[in-house]
Amino acid sequence: MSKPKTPPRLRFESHQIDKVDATILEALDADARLSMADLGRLIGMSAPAVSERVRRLETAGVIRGFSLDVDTRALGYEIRALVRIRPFPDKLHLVEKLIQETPQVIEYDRITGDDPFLARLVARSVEEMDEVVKTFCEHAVTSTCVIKSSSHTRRLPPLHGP
Amino acid sequence: MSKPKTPPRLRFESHQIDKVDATILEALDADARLSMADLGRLIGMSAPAVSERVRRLETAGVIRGFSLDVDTRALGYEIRALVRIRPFPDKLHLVEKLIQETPQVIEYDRITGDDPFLARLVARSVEEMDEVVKTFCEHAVTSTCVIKSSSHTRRLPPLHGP
DNA sequence: GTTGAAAATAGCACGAA
DNA sequence: TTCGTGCTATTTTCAAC
Repeated sequence: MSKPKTPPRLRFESHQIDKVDATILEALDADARLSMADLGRLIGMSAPAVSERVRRLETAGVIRGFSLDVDTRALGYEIRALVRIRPFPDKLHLVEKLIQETPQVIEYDRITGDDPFLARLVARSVEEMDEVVKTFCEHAVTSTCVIKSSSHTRRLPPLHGP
Repeated sequence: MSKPKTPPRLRFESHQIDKVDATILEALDADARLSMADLGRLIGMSAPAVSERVRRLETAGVIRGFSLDVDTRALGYEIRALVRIRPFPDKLHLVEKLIQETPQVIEYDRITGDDPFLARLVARSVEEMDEVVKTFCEHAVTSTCVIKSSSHTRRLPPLHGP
C-alpha cells in the first residue's frame, strides 16, 4: 500500500514559527542591518543557514520588509497628532483619497465604529497641524488629539514556537 | 582684525537636511538593508561617503534605528485593534504599567483629550482581544475599535532640503 | 568628497545529517 | 529538508589624499 500523500507542508501555514525564527525576528527587529554572519553567531548557526531562514520568512510574508525608524522631531516636525475622521455622507472615498494625498499623514487605519478613519500626522507647528485638519473639515467631522509621548518603537507580539 | 568665530555648525541643528540625505532616508525607508555601495550608486557617490552620511544621520538622531516590518497576520494574529483607555481616578500609572506589560499591545501613545492612552494591539481572535481589553476594564473605561485595514507601512513626511 | 587595499561578508554549489 | 563547508564576488572599513 502506498503511503498517503501529505499535502505540501508549508512551514508557516499553521502560523507557527520555531524558536530560531523567533530569535531571528527579534534580533532583526532590534537591528535590521545585522549581518547574516552576526545573526548566525548570535544563534549558533552558519551564515548561509540563517540567510535562508530570513529569505523564507520573507517569501512566507512574515517579514514584509526592512525599514527605517526615523525621528520626525529631528526633522523639525514638533507636533504629532491623531485625527479621527468621519466623512460627510457620500464623501467617504473622497476623504480617504484626501488622507492618502496629505503628506503630513504618515499612517492611517480604516476602523470600525462611528469614525471610519484614524490618521496619524506630523506637523512643524500647531498652525500647520490646524491647516491639515482644516482641509479634512471641509468634508468630514474630525476629532484631533495631540500625542504627548509614545512607546518608542512598535514591538513584536509574542512569538511562540512549537 | 580676527575673523569672528561662528559657533560650531551642527548640520541638523536647524532641522534641515539636504537633498542627498533626503534621498538616503527615502531609499533606506523603502529597504533598510540596501548596501552602502548600492546607495552610493543610486545617488552618485562613493560608498564611504554615503556610509558616513548615514552614520551622521544616526548620531544626529534622525535615524533612530533600522527595523523590521513584520506582518502580524502571518504570525496568526488575525485581529488588530485600537483601544482608547481612560483610567479610573488615581489609576493612571497603574494602567500605563499594565499597558506596557501587555504583550499584545505593540504600540501606544499618551495623548491629550479625555482618554489619556491609545493602544494598538493584536490578537489571535476576537476572544483574545476581549480578554486583553477586559484586563484594562478593571481599572479604566475603554473604547475599542477593530482595524479593518491600514496604510501598509508608515511613510516619511516631506523632507525638504535647502 | 574620492580612491585603493585589507578584512569581513554574502551568495552560491556541494555534500552530510 | 535543513544545515555546514569552501569558494568567489561583493561589500565594508580604514587609511591617505
